[in-house]
This record gives sequence, structure tokens and C-alpha cells, in this order.
Amino acid sequence: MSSSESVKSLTELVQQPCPAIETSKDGKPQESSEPPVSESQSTTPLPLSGHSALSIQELVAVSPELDTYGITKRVKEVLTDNNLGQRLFGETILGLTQGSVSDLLARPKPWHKLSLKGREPFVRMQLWLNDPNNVEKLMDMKRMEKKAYMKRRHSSVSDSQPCEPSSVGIDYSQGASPQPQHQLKKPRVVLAPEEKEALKRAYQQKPYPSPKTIEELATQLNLKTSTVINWFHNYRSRIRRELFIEEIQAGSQSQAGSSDSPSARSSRAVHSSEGDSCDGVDTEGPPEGKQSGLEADEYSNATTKSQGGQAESAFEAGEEVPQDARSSEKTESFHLGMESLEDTDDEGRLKAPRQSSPPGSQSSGETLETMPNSATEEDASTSAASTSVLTGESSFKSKESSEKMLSVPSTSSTLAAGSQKANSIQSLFSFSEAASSKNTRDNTLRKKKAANLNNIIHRLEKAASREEPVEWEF
DNA sequence: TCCAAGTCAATATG
DNA sequence: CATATTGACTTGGA
Repeated sequence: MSSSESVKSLTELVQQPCPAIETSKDGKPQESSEPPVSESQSTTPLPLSGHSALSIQELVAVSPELDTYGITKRVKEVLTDNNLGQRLFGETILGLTQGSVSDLLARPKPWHKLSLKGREPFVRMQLWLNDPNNVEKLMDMKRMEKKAYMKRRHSSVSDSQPCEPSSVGIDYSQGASPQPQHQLKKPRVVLAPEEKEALKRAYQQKPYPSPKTIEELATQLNLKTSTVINWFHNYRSRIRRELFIEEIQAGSQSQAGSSDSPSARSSRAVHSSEGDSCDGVDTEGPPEGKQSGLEADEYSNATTKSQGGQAESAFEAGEEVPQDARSSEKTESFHLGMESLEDTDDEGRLKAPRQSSPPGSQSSGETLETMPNSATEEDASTSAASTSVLTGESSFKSKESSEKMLSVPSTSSTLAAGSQKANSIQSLFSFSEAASSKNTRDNTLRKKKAANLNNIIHRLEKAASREEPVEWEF
């Protein structure tokens, strides 16, 4: 209550001003409608600058559609132009940690795909962009931090150790191990490349593995069940995200109506996906041009299939979905000749991180994964999946280097090279930047897309069995 | 319960 | 030092 008025101004506030670019120094649009203040206790633990009126949540609720991609783009510009780090920005402005900020800035999801909670950071960013003193404030914070840091540094010199608050009674750690931190802190699992490969392969067969399959995978890879579960959750959502950014990028230049901010200006060169495809094969889709790209293709493809009705069999059979250039699977394990350097410690490294191994006592010498044999032979699908995993496993010797290696063919540092420092001229007109997801790990992308197809099919089936109006916009 | 979406926080990389 | 990646956890919905 009482805010019908403020809501209005807030809405304006949030609205993207114009394409104006911040440029360094202080260019302050004008702005003056500081929304009134109307305390609201709600829950906003943020160091929210001053008062700013309604809680962000309310603001989010009334916020018009924001161009997340554009916002992050501008934020990135402002930050780099002024040498401000994302840690500071995140903690001060968004109330998020550096990692989250990095992620957000690099892969913003389209507004309509965000939950209320997910929109919050973007509203904050927009608000920040509109604040004439945004940069100054942050700079101040930065200075203050530095000062505090210096101070601490000096004072600590006087005495011995830097006052570490110490952790509550540690001691009694195994007295004969100098480096292991108090392992009460959980080591953080680090999956070996081979393990990831195996999981990806499994995902490809079945994006939503049954508990049983998960168990098997865990056992075979010698991982905790929860780790496998988490991996699938994470992988699924990250693949999904990958597609979102494409959607955004594609949409931002091909117009595509619907959604999008009231600023339709510039849209220039439209470098459609560059042709990396050298090896022909794959994708039967005619070059064509229109539409919003291949991904749309895949989607429609999936849709068609599931409606056609046979998708199911193909999917369940574990046969392999007609993923275009798949086939590499086996082929891939070919180049086992490489790993010239750094493979030395490979072995030692692999087994290291894991602690207490499950009941299955195996491995011990050699290559970690030995896979005696599949535990049991279950139904077709399952066994098929696990088998393939195993197969892949046994033949590994190479890493997933394929992608990594190919992707970095001596790229002479192109733009964005020295950045960090100051240059930013390009940012004013470049626009290219993330536009095309270079061919870096293009391979991976392909794989992910294919994998996603399975994912989609799965969801379609699920939805179909029910009977709601599915509303995913393809 | 499972899942997705957001995050955190440790660790990798640059 | 900064930014990027990623396994795990938290929340909220069905």
C-alpha cells in the first residue's frame, strides 16, 4: 500500500534508460526521481544501499521485462572500464559471491526464463546502472577495503602469526600428516576427466538415470551416489543454460519479435554460425538461413519425433538417438598417443582425492578404473547404458583432450588480450565479443546439444503422459 | 520423493 | 591478484 505511486517511479527507474553507454569517468544521465522511501521490513539482508524504497522483491515483481543480456553487457563494460572487480561488485551491489557474479555475467538467462528470485540480481544491476554515482560508490568501497587491508597487514607484523581465529579445537588430526588440512572441512570432490567422460556418456544414453543406474554408475566409477546425482543435476541445468545463451544471442540480432526491450536499434552484422563444419556429414538440415538457428531445428526435431510416436523406442533402446555427427564416441579414443607432458602424475593424481572407498575394494595398482565386469545384467536399457560406459572406460587412456586440444590451435591472442588494465576503446563499438561462441570447444557444444536433445525428449514424454498444456516455447 | 533454479565456495586458470 | 569452473547445498514446486 502506499506505493502505487512509488511503483511507478520505480518502474521507470528500472526501465532501461537508453542505449547510452556509461563510458568511464562520470557521465550521469540525469535521473532524479529517487523513489520515495517506504520502509518495508521484509527480508532484504543485502547491504542494500541506503533505503531505496521497496524491497527488491517487490521491485522485481513490478519490473518490466529486462534485457538481461544487454544489462550484463553494460555491467561488464562499466566494471572493466573502471577496473572494478566482480567480487567487489557482487558483494556490494548484488549480494552474491564472485563465482556467482562471474556466472551471471557470462551466461545470463533470458528474462522470461528466470524465476522471481533469479531476476533479482538483474534488477539490482539495472538499478545500479541507472545510478549516476554507481562507479564512484564502488570505487570508494574499493579504497576502503584496501585501506583496511593495509592496516591489518601492518599490525599483524608486530606479532607472530597472523592471528588466525583458528578453528575450534582442531588438534588431534592425524599427527603424521603435514599437509592435509583438518579434514573436517570436506575435501571437495574433483572428478577426473575420465570420470566426467564416463558420466557424459551415460548422460547421453539417459539424461535422467534411474536410481538403479545411478547406483551402478557410482559403483563403477567409485564415486558416492550423491556425487553422481549431483553431477546429473548440474550437468542438465548447465546444458540447458548453454542453450539459453544461444537463444539470447540469436534473438538479439535476428529480431525475433516478442520479448525484448523497447529499443530496437542497432543490429548489424549477423554472422550466422560460422562454418566450422569442415567435415560435412552430420546435420541433414539444409543450409538454409532464416530461423533462429540450429537449435530451433533441434527443438522442432524433438517435438516432431515425440509426436510421431517412435521417439520412445529409439530413446529407450539406448540405441542412440540420431544425433548428427555422433560416432566419434569410439573413434575418439584413438589418439592415445598424446599426453606428452604432464601425464606423469596422472596416476597418482587420480586416486588421490577420493577417500574411503566403498565396499567394492578394487583397483589399487594401476589405473583406478578396472571394471571387473558389469555387476549384473539387468534389463536391456540399463545394461546397454552401463556397458557402453564401461567400454568407454576401459579404452580410455586418452583424455577428453580432444576438445580442449582442438579448440586452442595457437590462437594468437586476439582482442581482449591485455585487457585487465585499461583499454576499452573497443568496448564502445565492438559488440562482437560473445556474439559468436567461437569454435572454442565447438565440439563440446555439439555434444551438449545432442545430449540436450535427449533431455528434451525425456521431458516431452513426461509431459505427454500427463496432459497439461506444455508451455515451453520452442 | 524428485526435479529445477540459484547459489556458495573451493579450486582452476589466466 | 582477477575471473572461470564446478561439486554440493538450499529452496520451492509438484
